[in-house]
Amino acid sequence: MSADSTNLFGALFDTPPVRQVVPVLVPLPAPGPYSYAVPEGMHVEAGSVVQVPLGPRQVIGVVWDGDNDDKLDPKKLRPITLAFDCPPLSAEMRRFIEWVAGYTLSPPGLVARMAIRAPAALEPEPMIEGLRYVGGQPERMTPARARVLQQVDEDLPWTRMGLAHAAGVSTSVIDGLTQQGLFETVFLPPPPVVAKPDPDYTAPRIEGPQKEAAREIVDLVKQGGFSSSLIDGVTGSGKTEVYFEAIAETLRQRKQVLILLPEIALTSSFLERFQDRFGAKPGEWHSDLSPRIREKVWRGIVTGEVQVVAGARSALFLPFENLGLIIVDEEHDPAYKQEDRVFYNARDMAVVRARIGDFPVVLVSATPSVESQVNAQAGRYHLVHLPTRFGEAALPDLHLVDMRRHPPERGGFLSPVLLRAIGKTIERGQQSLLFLNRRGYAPLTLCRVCGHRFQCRQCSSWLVEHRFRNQIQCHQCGYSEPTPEACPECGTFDHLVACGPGVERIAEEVERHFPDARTIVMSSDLLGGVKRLRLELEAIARGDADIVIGTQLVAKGHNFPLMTLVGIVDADLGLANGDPRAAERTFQLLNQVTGRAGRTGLKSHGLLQTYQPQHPVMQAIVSGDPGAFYEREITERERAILPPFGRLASVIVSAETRADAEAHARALRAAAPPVSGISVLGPAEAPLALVRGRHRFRLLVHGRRTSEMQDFLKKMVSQGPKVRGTVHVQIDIDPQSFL
DNA sequence: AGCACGCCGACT
DNA sequence: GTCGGCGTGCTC
Repeated sequence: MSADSTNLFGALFDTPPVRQVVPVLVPLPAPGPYSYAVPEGMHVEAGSVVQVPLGPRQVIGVVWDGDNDDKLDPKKLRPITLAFDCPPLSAEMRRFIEWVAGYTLSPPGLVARMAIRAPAALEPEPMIEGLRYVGGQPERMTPARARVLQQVDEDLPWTRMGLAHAAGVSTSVIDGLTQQGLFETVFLPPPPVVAKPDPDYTAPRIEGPQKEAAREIVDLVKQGGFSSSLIDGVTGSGKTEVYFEAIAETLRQRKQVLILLPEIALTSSFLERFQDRFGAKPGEWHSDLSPRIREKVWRGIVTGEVQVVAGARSALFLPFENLGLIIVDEEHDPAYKQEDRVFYNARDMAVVRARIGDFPVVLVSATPSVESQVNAQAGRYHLVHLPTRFGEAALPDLHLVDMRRHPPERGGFLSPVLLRAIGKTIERGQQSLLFLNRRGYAPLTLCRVCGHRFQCRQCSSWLVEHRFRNQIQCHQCGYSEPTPEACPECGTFDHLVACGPGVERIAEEVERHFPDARTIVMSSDLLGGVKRLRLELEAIARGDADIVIGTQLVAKGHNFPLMTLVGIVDADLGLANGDPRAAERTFQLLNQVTGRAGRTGLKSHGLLQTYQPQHPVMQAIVSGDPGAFYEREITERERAILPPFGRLASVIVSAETRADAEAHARALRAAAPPVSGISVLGPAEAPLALVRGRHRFRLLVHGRRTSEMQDFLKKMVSQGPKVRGTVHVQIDIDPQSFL
């Protein structure tokens, strides 16, 4: 029954009107919605976005479905302050929020909050004032007035400023003409944030195997309804062009499209690529959008005016008016995982959203995650394989360098094989990239006399020497101090010894061997920040360097046309760091780095220095076949995350000490839960939490049956053992339970 | 999540 | 004697 009929009823029979009571999800970690009274004359329905009093403040909430808590006296309920003039969240959106809350064991109010994150956008944007020429001539013609009249016609309205600018006059000329009745004021809808993309702006740029792939995906879009696909194709195989065709088809159906990207991939180059194909940029959604733009984009999405959104993971919770397709590009990227407040993996939740909304979802990667690979193999995801690079781009020839057979000289880290290859590349006038995912000079510094190791006083990890800036730094929490000349333990001078390589040390070695080569070190802590970084990248692309030595950041984006040699200094690095995904991550990272070479057709090579040439990851990389990695013998730890064998949940315990985390783990084991294993990972494995100055230890919980696991974890969160700190739960499994 | 209330250390 | 640390509890 609507509010109006209730009131009418009350008026007719002269009884006090029944106060309507509705449940409202408020942004609190409460288990369910709170009840509020609806003031007379206000209309709300399930999904309405409202402002309600909560304690001393006003918050934004969403009117929810279901019954109210009837233990509360309706007379004592506080009234809704305001119903925003924006479309209510759809039933689908509400179902999605409920599902995510249940699955991630998060309070629904906090999940709902992610959907209405642009509070100022909740009121419609004000119309802008325009001037329309109604005809006639001014009392006295002047040159300035003539210029204005030359610009206008009777159909198209102008803004006051815009017209003044176009006519080259000041606004007072316009005001004068308006006063004489030559213009009338009209109200114009605010201009859209982005232009409408046109599916037929340019022809599809697909050829060869891409055509078949695009047809498969487009057919799924045409067919309508839910489907989930995985496009698996090497770097440069044209994955983007293929999914652009699915986007074009969805646009023709007048439905909205969401392209999820890891934040780092949301670059202008992606947006331009999109614009080249569709004639307009997509709407953007990421964390450092200005509030003004954020508002406009949000409103455009809610009204359906913005048809394509390219966004980071948070874009998944935007209340689209008519969403018809989700693309998850770089689906393996760990940035899709939010480990804060609501713990979720946007890639998995995208599949859920598509299932609930009954439309297709397409995951895309050159190095699919283990889960997606398994889902594709099991037939749950439709697999689209793009095996080769197309056009002039050729994949580099990859070889392993067995470091036991080709050891580097004493004190060095580059094998003779790699050094020779660098030399030849320089002779050809081409560039080499040496990749080592380690900043600084050396990962560990110790005193040769007393064995003292430099340790961070805040978080117990080793301090890393940075010779270029003469500092020792903690790479976990950012702590730094000047490099001491004497050992702080025994006072001996000049006896500090560096252990292991960092990029700075490799640079030193390279300069020793190639004193005349132009060498650049690229690392995220480079002095000069983003600006200098961009300049250096451009310089490299121009050919102003012979050897580039870089950490992870050289793996992303950017094309270097002259780069024909990639040397991986330590391919084994990262294979044994305690993370159950170590092998997978290494495979993905090294694939990305070697993919940097050969992008413009020059014959190129990759050399991977390794002590474990027989390792499945190494074999998979050189054979260029991810299958070699995925189909290998699976380790016990990995088995737990593979859907057919079991499930994994990672439980984050924030505790000051390892002892607290271990106490928690003990209590969990004692509770005889439906889990097969619990292990404690130290703060080094949870660097994100450490940055915020708090030691967070992570418990990995392995188990099998989802519902039982869910119940167990739910219980653990609500009445778990008492330890210092908070317990968060992240179910880190694939979302197959609803497929 | 915010925000208030409330109980123990270093200062005007 | 106060200011202020953050531990605990509450919000329809």
